[in-house]
Amino acid sequence: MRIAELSRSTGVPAPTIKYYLREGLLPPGERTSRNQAQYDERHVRRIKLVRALVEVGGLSIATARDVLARMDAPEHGLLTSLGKVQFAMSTPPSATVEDEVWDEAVRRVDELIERRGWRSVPSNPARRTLASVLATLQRLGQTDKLDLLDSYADAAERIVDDEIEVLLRRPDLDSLAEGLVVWIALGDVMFSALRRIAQESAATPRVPDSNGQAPAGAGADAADTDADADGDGEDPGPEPASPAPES
Amino acid sequence: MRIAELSRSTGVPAPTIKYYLREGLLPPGERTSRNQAQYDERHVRRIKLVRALVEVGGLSIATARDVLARMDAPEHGLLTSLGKVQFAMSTPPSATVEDEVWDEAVRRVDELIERRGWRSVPSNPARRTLASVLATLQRLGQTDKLDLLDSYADAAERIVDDEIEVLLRRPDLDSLAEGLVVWIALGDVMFSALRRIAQESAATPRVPDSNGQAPAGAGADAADTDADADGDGEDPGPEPASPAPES
DNA sequence: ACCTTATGGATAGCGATACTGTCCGCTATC
DNA sequence: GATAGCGGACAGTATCGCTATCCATAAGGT
Repeated sequence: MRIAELSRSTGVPAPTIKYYLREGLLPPGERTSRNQAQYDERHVRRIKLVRALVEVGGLSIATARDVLARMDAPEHGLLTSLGKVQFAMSTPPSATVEDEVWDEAVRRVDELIERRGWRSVPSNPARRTLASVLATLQRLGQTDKLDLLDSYADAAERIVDDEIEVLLRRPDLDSLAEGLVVWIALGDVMFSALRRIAQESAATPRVPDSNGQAPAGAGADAADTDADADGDGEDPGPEPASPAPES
Repeated sequence: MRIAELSRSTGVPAPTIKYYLREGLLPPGERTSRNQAQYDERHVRRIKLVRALVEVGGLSIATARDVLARMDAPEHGLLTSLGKVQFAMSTPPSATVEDEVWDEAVRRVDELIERRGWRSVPSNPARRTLASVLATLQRLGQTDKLDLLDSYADAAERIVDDEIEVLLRRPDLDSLAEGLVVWIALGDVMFSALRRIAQESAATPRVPDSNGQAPAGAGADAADTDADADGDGEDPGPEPASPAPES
């Protein structure tokens, strides 16, 4: 298999595949001569994985490279690699103002982790991320939202239990590593989408199905989201998609 | 208040504030003469909000502009605006291969929504996002992960109930709109961080605290994540655990 | 054997994003 | 009246994720 077929069977343009090779996201093919190489099914699979991480999971090329490098290293135990992959995946807040609010946020995170008996090393970037969210909420005066921390933590705990269970159903360890990567990356997106739908549902007033039309808690239409990216964005949608029931 | 003080009290460089003004993220100040304008506390607040959405929430400038425009329009009811904001916030997958796998994913999403009795309009971009995640899982052969859908949906439902409850505790409606925006944007980040910490905890083997050192389910350290972005990423981190906090 | 097409590798360019820097005429303030 | 700062316009910069071009070489049909 050469690059053209690789492109055909993945739908990814050949120049992009070359780019992935350059960037180390894709191992080089087996060279059969000075300027010829053989690729196989593993390359096809890898390209699909890269696209999933980048397009669906929203990872940057550099992050995807790191994550895949970690995945490829088989040295460490099954669950240990979760940490490695996670660390490579997270993009911690670049710079944080180290003031009093920040310190309190960090303290709050530490307390939460201890309160729940979670085993977590202090260097886990997610802890910094969480602290920066808490600090931001504090600085915006949205302190009431902090009450939700434990509610979220409950949900996270429950979800993770199920995740681990499903993950361990895998017999072979290679596919476990890949499953892990896919899962960490896509799980966030999946949950966030579900949460949004659940939010819409909760915000939409109940109607005792006497009315055929949708209750429409959401007034804009899907096309609008893209369309506004170019224009001036001054006019927030004159579209009459599904006018508000209560306005 | 003029631009310099606006910059001082928010920590955002003056040229960036000018940029935000140009892009319509920030309403223009009240002009007192041909080239002089007055800003006030509302501008300070808005700039902080913009930074929260962009830096912590990860929104693009264009998306933040749309979201804020929606927030500013007070025409629609409290909960209706949730939909508007949500729609503006989501970046649906650009292009999707409309094949058999895709159709099945869409069907699965529809079924889920019906099964749970969720009230959701079909144009909600989160539905497309969710479908694309499911389709991707299918195409990668990670079909076992689809079992988690309901587990996630349960968690999402529970979380949203609590969110709504906290949101409605607000007496005034203006701060509700802002709270909504902050919350939709930061909630994802916050939950994802919590999930990562919970994952680390679940993956870290229990030790009956006979040992002083951390069990370390995660082998890399925080600094490594940035550092690897430039180099080859072959060597997963020989650095010691807690590097000096940069100034 | 010949000739068209494709390949791998290197390097340069492109379009979008989020700023950043510079300039300029004007204004506020000392 | 000097001078520092202002608002506004516009050009420039850095990064990201490709995309395009070029080249010597190799594959494959005739």
